[in-house]
Amino acid sequence: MVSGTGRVTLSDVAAASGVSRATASFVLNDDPNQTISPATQERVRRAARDLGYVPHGIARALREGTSRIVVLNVGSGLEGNYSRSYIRGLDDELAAHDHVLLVRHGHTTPHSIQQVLSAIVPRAVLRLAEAYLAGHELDEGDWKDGFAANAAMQIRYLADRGHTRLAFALPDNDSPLIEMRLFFARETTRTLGLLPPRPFVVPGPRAAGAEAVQAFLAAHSTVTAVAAFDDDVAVRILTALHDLRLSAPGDLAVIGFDDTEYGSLATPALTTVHIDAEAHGRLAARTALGLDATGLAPAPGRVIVRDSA
Amino acid sequence: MVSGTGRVTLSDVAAASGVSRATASFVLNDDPNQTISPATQERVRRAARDLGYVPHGIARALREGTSRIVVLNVGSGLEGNYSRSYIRGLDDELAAHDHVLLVRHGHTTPHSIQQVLSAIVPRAVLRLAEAYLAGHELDEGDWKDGFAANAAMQIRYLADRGHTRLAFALPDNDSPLIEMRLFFARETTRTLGLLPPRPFVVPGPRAAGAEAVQAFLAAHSTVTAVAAFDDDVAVRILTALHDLRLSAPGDLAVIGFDDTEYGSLATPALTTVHIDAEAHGRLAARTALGLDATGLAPAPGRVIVRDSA
DNA sequence: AGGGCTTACTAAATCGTTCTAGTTGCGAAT
DNA sequence: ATTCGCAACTAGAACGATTTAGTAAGCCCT
Repeated sequence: MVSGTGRVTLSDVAAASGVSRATASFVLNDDPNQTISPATQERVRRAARDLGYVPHGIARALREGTSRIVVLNVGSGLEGNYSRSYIRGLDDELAAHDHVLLVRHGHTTPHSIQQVLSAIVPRAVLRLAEAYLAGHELDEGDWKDGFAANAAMQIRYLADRGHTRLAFALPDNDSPLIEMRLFFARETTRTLGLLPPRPFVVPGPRAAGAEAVQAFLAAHSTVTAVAAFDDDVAVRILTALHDLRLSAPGDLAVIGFDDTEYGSLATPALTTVHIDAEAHGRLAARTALGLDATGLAPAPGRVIVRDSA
Repeated sequence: MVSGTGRVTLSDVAAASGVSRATASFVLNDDPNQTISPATQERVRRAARDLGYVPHGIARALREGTSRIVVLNVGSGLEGNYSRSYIRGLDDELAAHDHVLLVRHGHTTPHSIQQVLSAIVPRAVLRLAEAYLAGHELDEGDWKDGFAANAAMQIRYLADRGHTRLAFALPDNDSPLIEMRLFFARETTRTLGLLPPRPFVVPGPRAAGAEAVQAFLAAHSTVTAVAAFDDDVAVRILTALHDLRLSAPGDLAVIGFDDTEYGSLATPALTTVHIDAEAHGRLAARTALGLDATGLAPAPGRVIVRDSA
């Protein structure tokens, strides 16, 4: 039954069920333009199952001009609950449409990205958290609004607690999201009638972080609360405050973004915004495949109230 | 010059340089079994460059029976310096041999892994940190020894500080590495003439973690130091100690494994073992491609001494 | 002068699918 | 009794590379 190599091909299935390759293909792909008698369909499907036929993705891709693979380029930030749930949603939704997600990690020399593309001719290439930056198709989509709402939630929480002079803490890398977070933060303070938050950078190394926080507080003594770019940055601030013998929220209220385990383990435990990005991932999958993307409501984020703000 | 679709194919190159497809292929692949005149070689290469020819990986893969892609399956643990440097090394080395690394994230239903394989027919499929578990080819290789040495380093550090009753803290998931870490830990205590370390699990949620640590300390009051499976677990312990109003290293010395940023930000700052896994990644790449892997000495790990042990 | 060797190439098969353009046979309408 | 339409199939051409099995010409050797 099986040709030499061990792989069961469509020809094997066709031969085993006494039909041509074409017919076998039509049956197995449910081609709506063909009429195949139920009896034949049954025979083909049986043979496929019995022989353990699994279609050769490469051959299919060559014929179709594109593979059923979607590549997700992640720059650096893969930690955090957001990316994880985003990837889970993306992966699931793609799987539901017979596609597969592969993740490409950042060391993205232009040459090597070229390599990847030519190597697998993916159906789509996504970049984590960039769809809403460039994606004008999503202008009125739920995603951006959803993300904006989550970003606003962070600022609003601080405002609700009576803080009026805010800071916005940034990481020392250049995530493509920084611009957007800042924009939404300013937007939110504006609607609330507050001054725009003062941005400042918190570097990674512990001593440098403490120094930056100290310098910032010295220069802006009226600031009483800080919204962080993410939990990572927030934890740095918490550590800095500890090292400066200051306390949160007393001396400075701190709220993170994108719930991570480390935030929950920090002292004081970090108040943060939890975003379930699974729907975002699903949405991205649908639009990448050119499918209808309606009816996918991103779950609303929520503030996880702990001790730091 | 370019055929309708926009893609430049080998036929285009061949036509442009007045040779057959076969010749063009021989030239561009430096086929050692063929003799092509320098003049022709030059013409072909020129044409390829001018037209911007880039080989169609899918077509090539179909013909060759396997694509130039290596898939790395990562279960869950992608945080941490180890995985990052491992991936960097793997990626670089593969790139040096015209291959490409793609990472597959865990939601690995048996069906979806099947999908991936058939979709791209990768040259190899690796599993993060599993090569040394199954990999008998590496029995005497540098990798396992290197990893063993690093694991031993962690225990030895505690012993050098005079601790004789040790614990070994595990995460509440089932990483394939757990067995190995435990094995090496026991191995090391044996050579040092100490009792084997007592394993215990530290769950993720803060309250549960504190409870687990408290219960463990109550049950084993002679234990003075704990080696953690990784920095993650170590940070949980540090938090637990804080919540129990105990201190490290006074009440319990804590040492982590695989230097992460959060360890450095914990209070007290976490003492840990830093492993540069780049060479491990390179080695994995070489063996996956069936290449000579000699001369790749894994960099020795080192203990990052901070405040927790 | 014929066989053998080397150089410099080419025609065509091949990988496993998908899909277009037919081909058959049969019942119904003209 | 043609013609038409429809159901149920099939032959074979793509897709874009690699590679096997040649071919043709030139040179050397006996």
